[in-house]
Amino acid sequence: MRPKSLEKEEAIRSVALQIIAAEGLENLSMQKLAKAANISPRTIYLKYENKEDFLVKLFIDEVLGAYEAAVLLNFSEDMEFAEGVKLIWKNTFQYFKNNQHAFSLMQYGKSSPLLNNAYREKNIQEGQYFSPIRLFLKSHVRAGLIPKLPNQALRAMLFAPLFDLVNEYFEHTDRPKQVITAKVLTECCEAVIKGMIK
Amino acid sequence: MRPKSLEKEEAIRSVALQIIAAEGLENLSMQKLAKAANISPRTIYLKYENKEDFLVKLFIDEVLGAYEAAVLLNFSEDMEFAEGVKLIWKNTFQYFKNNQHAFSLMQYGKSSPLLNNAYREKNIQEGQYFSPIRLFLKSHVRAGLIPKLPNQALRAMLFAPLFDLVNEYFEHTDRPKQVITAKVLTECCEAVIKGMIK
DNA sequence: ACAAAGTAAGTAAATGTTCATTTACTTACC
DNA sequence: GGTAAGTAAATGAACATTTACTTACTTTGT
Repeated sequence: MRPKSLEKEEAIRSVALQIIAAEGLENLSMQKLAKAANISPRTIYLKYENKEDFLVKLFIDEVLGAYEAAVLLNFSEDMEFAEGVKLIWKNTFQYFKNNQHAFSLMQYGKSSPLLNNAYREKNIQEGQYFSPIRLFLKSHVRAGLIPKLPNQALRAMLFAPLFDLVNEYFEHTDRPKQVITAKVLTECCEAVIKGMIK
Repeated sequence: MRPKSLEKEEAIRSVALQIIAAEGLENLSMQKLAKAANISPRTIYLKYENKEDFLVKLFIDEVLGAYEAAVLLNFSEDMEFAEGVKLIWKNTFQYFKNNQHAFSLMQYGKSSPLLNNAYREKNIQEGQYFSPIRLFLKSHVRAGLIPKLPNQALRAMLFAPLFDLVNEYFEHTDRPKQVITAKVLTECCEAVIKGMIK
């Protein structure tokens, strides 16, 4: 029996992320993807049911899953508050810096209804998606260190600015001067922490 | 000479925003739009050069422009810091609460290369896009009230969480209980302000 | 009467997806 | 150790449909 080529699977996914980053999700077609990945269109359908199935799996596995793994590196839910937040900032920035294409599709997760639903379903089904962070926040709320707010509100406060900063970082990669420096990131992270602590 | 019908123009734009919000930008086609707006496809092309031209104008006029006008209502660049930030939060939330469809396309502005470029170009060309807010921030940096950070970083810190909260608000409109209440918004806004002030 | 606004029906090209077939590898026998 | 059968992987050409956009005509308001 002829074995499955992992390269092809890999190529499909990475080329798809490239196209999405360069031309947008709305300009990714299955035929264009196949041509760019040097495979037959049919091959994609051996691995995925249809375009929707492909996009959702790409988003969940390659973007959400990989990001979750990266962001939780060395993280523990019983870390000190400032320490934990700083680590998440550091991990997030480092990960996306090295995976710009994943970041592009991540952004689409907030726009596209398809991906948005996929995210919500994963969140509901698995229940424990990003659960270490949720528990981390919960325990610091209980301890009275940070205000009692809905989990999503806490996450918005702590991490939404970071995503905008990463976005801004990428907008400056092809310009003379990078404005999102390590110092800026540190200062921003500290401001966010200061704002949260009661 | 027969005058252009403003209703049709209006219908095209509002129906487009609806489709984008419901099915995503990647699922908006000119034919679908024409059918949904009860006009001939050709009519769209009487008003816009092509699809790209249409999308960019929709984004710039209907989303960015309208949002700018709404957010700057009663705003003045020489407001007190906390007062100014709170007003922007209030205006932003109010506007999007009443214009959910515009919010959807706004989110695409951060993903889609097409819209992203359009935004950047408008920002560069007009130079003074959202300029009252820029001047407002600049003056408070000068006064030493908030740290000297790049404009985009300041904006990320102050407003990125707000957009996530609006998004979260919409995710709860069809659920039993709204978690993003006025109280939550106020608390978040105050935390953001506290974090920024040196 | 005129000229622009608007339309229905069309175009070629591109879309998502499938068919019938070929390729490349494993395995079992001589 | 060579080889041929067996099998899943992979393919290129095709499918019906949809795409962005036009053509040729009708309607409308002055």
